[in-house]
Amino acid sequence: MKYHKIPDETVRRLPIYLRGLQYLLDKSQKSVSSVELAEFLHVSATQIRKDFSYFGDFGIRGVGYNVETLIKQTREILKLGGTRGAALVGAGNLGTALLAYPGFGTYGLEIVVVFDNNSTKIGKQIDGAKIEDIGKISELKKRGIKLAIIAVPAEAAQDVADKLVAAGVNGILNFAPQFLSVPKKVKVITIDIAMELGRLPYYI
Amino acid sequence: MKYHKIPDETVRRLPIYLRGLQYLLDKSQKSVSSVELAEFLHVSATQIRKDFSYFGDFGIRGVGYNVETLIKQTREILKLGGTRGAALVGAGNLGTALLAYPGFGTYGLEIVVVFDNNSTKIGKQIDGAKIEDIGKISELKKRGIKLAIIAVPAEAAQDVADKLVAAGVNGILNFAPQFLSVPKKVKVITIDIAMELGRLPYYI
DNA sequence: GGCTGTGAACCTATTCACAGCT
DNA sequence: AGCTGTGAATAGGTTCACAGCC
Repeated sequence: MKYHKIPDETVRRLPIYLRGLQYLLDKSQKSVSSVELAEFLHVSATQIRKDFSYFGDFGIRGVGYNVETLIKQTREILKLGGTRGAALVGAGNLGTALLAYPGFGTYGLEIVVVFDNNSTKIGKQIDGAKIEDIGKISELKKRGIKLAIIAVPAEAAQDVADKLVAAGVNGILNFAPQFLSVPKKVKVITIDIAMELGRLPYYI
Repeated sequence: MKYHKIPDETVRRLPIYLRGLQYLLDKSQKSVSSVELAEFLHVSATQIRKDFSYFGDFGIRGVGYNVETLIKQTREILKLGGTRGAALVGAGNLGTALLAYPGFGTYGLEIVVVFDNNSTKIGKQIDGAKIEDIGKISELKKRGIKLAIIAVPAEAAQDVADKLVAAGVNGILNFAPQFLSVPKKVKVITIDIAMELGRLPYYI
């Protein structure tokens, strides 16, 4: 293995690999070849080998990859060790659905606090989390919370993002249909449902 | 304008452009240059010009693009004319949140029927839509519904997809963390929240 | 023999640089 | 003069083909 700049696309695929590997582990499968994993996940075997080769020589020639080890290594690459607390901003329909979403746990994320600006919601419990006033976002710094999920309307999203950044948050999962301006050190991943939807008719 | 194969990435960006243009129209702005639109949407001006140039000569040299006309042309490219009925499968947390999501209307989609397999939910109304038994998916053919949104657990997703395809659906927006095998003529767009989440820690 | 790891070739998409139109 | 439209150059990513190791 030599030094290579790691393609963004590779990082995007790692969680897919991880899911497939986890499934194999749950089936008690010890070892897997790139071809087998490829068929399962509908990507190419070469792609899988190249992707992992950017990070090290994880496989054994003539044999394949050890499932358990590869999971560990992939999780390490993705920095998924341990559970991280995250803040959810916006306790509307989407926010509430996200609170119940089981996928967060799998990737080591736990929503530990919810913020909303609607005074009738503040103080209430939903799914075990207490809704706090959006003005208290600044307290995230004290609590050491570095990740946040934005599930507020587009108009409010930039303002919320600014507050989160000021409170020391450095990773944001944004569900608002809005580009967020943030400092370079902060990573934003936007999931824009309407936008994905908008290109569906084109293909059919 | 000459013939060019249209990059997938271009199609992916068109809804972004559309959103920006719609915003400008709402502000009663008549004309926009590629540079102005680019700053606004945080993409490059060259990119915007090249993207639109695949479809025709929409701009006026020395002037820019007419906002209203460009919206019309973009919507036409994306085949967003008129409203299409869509079926939602899964009336859980996510499904319920999607029912209330305002973005669908913008892109000409209207959820006209909801399916679930939970007998306690069947027959109930949520957000103006009646929940029907998942066994009735086959009736979509009669009703001419061609688009569907899958918001069920991963284990059930492939089965639901098969049923939808059998009922003549040719476009699926899939929220289940699962690759769906469908015939080539059917377009699937998957939005996998956990997967996006899984690569966030890597970048921070 | 079988499967990984990887340089080289290929393909796709973005950016540059400027010709062409208003 | 100003801004679009586009061939050419560049960058980014995937696939091929095979050497290297178990």
